[in-house]
Amino acid sequence: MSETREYIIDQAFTLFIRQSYEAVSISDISKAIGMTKGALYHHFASKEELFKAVVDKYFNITNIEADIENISFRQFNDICIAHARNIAEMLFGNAIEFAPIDYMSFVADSFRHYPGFSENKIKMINTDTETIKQALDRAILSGEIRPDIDTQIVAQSYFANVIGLAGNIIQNFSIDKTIEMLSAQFEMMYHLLKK
Amino acid sequence: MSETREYIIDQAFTLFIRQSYEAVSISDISKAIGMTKGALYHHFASKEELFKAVVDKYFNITNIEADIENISFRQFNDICIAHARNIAEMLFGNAIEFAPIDYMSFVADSFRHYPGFSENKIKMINTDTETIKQALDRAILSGEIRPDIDTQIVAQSYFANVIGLAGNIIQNFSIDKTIEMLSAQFEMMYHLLKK
DNA sequence: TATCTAGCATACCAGTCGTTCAGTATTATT
DNA sequence: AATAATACTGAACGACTGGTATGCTAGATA
Repeated sequence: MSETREYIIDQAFTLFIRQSYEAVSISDISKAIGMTKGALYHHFASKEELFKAVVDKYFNITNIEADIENISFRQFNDICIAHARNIAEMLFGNAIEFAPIDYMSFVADSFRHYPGFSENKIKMINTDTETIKQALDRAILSGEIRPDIDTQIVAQSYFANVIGLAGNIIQNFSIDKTIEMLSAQFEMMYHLLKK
Repeated sequence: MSETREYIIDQAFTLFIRQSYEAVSISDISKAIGMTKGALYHHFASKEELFKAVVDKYFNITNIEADIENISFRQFNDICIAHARNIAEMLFGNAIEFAPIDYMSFVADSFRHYPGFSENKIKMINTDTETIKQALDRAILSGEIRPDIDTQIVAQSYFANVIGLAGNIIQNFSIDKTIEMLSAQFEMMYHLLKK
C-alpha cells in the first residue's frame, strides 16, 4: 500500500505500545511522523481506524499448525516451541523496545478499541488448546506419553506457559533469554510426560 | 479512615478496572460518586493519589508464605493452591464484575502510574519463584519428587500457571471454574513430579 | 452565642482532545 | 496546456481535561 500509510502505522505502534490508547493523542502521532494532524486524517478516517491498522500489522497471531495425525508428540512439541518462538519474535523481535507489560496493555487496548477482536482471539485460544489436547490424546494412544494424565488440564498448562511467558519477562530478561526459557519449559513438560 | 474516602476509592476502582487510567476522567469519577469535583479534591490531592489509593486497596498481593523446611512438597503444593485461590478471590471475588483482560490493563496502569510499583512486583515475583525452587530442591533431597528435573525451570512453570490463569479466564469462564482449573493444574504438576 | 473546621458545591482556569475544512502545492492524466 | 487527483498545511471547532480558588453550611468546640 501507501508508503506514508505504512510509515504512520509503524510510528503509531511505537507510541501505542508504550502508552494506553487514550494516552496517545493524535498530536503525539503527528509529531512522531513529522506531519500535521491534517495529513494524518488524510490517510486515516479516525484514531480508531489508525489503531486498528496498527493491530492488524503488529498483532497478526496465527494458530498452531500441525498435522497431528501423522507426527509424534515429540515433533508436535517442537512445533509448539517454534510457534511460540515465532510469536515472540514477531512481538518483541523488531527494533522497537518495549516491556512485556506494555504488550499486555496493548492487548487490552485491542480488546477495547478493536470491535470483534475479543471474539476472534478467544476462538483462537480455544482452537490451540483443543489442538494440544488432541495431540496429547493421540500420544497416549500411541504409547508415547504416560496415560495417567488429564489431557484437558495438561493442554491448558501448556497454553498457560505461553501466556505466563509474559510473567517471566516482566522481570526484564532479554527476549533471547525469554524464548530460551519458554523452550526449556516445553522441554521440561515433555520430559515429565514421556513414558 | 473516612467513610467517604473509602466510598470514593471503591467507586473509582469500578471505573479504573474497566478503562485505562487516562480514559477515566475526574468528571467520570465525580459522577459515579454523586458528588462534584471539588468534593473529590477535598479527599484526594490529585488523580494519581486517588489511583494509588485504589491500587493499595485492590492490588495488595502478598508473597507465598510457607515454612518449606518443615513441610512436605505435597503440603507446599496445597499452600500454593490456597494462595492462588486467595489472590483470585481478592481480585475477582468481589461484587464488581470485570474481565481478566481488564485486570491485566489495571496492572499495566499500576506499572505506569504508581511510582515504584514495578520494582516492588518484580521483587515479589523473584521471591515467589525462588521459594518454589527451594521447595523443589528440598523435595528432591527428601526423595519426595523425581530428581531428573531442572528446578529453576519447573519453578518458573509453576509461576507461569498462575499468570497463565489470566489466559484461561480470558475465555470468560466463571471465577469458580477458573480457580478449579488452576487447582487442577497444580495437582497435575504434582502428579507429574512425584516419585 | 461566637468561632472554627470538615465537607461539599459552584464557577472558572488554561490547555488539550479528536475532528473538520478551506486552501495549496505537487504529481498524474488527458 | 488544461484538468483532475493526491498529499499535505494550518487554522479553527466545540467538547472536555485535571486542577484551583472561593463560598456556603452544618456540626463541633469554646
